[in-house]
Amino acid sequence: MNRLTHFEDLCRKKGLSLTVQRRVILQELLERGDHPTAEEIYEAVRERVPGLSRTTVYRVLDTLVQVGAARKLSHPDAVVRFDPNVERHHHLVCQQCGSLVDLEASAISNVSIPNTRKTGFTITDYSVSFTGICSRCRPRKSRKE
Amino acid sequence: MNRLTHFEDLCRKKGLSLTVQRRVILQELLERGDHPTAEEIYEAVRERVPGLSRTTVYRVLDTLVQVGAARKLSHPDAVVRFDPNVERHHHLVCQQCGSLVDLEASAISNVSIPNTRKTGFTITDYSVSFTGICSRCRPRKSRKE
DNA sequence: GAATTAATTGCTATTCTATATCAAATGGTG
DNA sequence: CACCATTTGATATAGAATAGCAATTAATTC
Repeated sequence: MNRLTHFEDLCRKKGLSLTVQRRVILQELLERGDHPTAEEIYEAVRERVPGLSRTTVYRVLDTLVQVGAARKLSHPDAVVRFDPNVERHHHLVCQQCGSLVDLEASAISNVSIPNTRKTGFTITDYSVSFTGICSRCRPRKSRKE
Repeated sequence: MNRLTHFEDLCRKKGLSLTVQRRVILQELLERGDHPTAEEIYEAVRERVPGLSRTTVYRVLDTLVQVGAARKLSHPDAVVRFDPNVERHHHLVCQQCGSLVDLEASAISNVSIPNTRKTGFTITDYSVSFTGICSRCRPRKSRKE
């Protein structure tokens, strides 16, 4: 089923209003392949929703996370990024420029779940962050430079 | 070799001054077992260094990351956290309260490195973030509550 | 150990990210 | 279409981080 439709069902179930803003912001998040900040979403969506306020974007994105339609990303930056992919998957993070791209879970074999009985921590999922250098940041090998 | 001494050697090699601030801030970071923000470091260290400024704490922490004496943490929050552990290790992150604790690399078996030749991304390391609920956030089972 | 020079710090102002508050607007429901 | 709860937008504000520049400090040379 369509992600947007699924979200609308979720909202009805939870008694959340189906506002234009929520629909448009989720749609934008689903359409792009990256992991935008609230500000980036705001810039991308503001012309489609007259009078849209930044505050609403922040709030809607939080709502999306709450209902499980998106996730906050872990990234060594001082800005929250959002990821519409809520399935298990992993990331390639460039140490140089901070760019972040997805890696399907199938790209690696399953990770062994550690025993955390002693600490009382209940593990429900995991995500691997592979660090390194992306193609754009890597010094070119070509002799003609 | 002592981490602090090693850092001092690194500074000499790179032509960086061995300032009181750099030494004290690194020492504080090494002594505590958590993953503090710049602000937390500032609060902890300010009485030991008269007239210390926040700006310096931010700058020194960045320097520590640059020379490889610390790392910026990936955490789904809007604040940068610093980790003095630069060896491969993993994290338990509580979805509820955001608390983050270390997990030695030996706690899990090696993760298979995916083939990223097509994308041109060169992987140098990885870190697994296990998400779930920490003991403090998990609803108690005890009937007496 | 004093003088010189380059790096670093502290101060102030400022930018950027995010949240609080509350009246106005909108969505859901009968 | 009228009602009520929810959500939004505007404004103000908090909090995190950086920029610019003068004053200070560390390293170097004599």
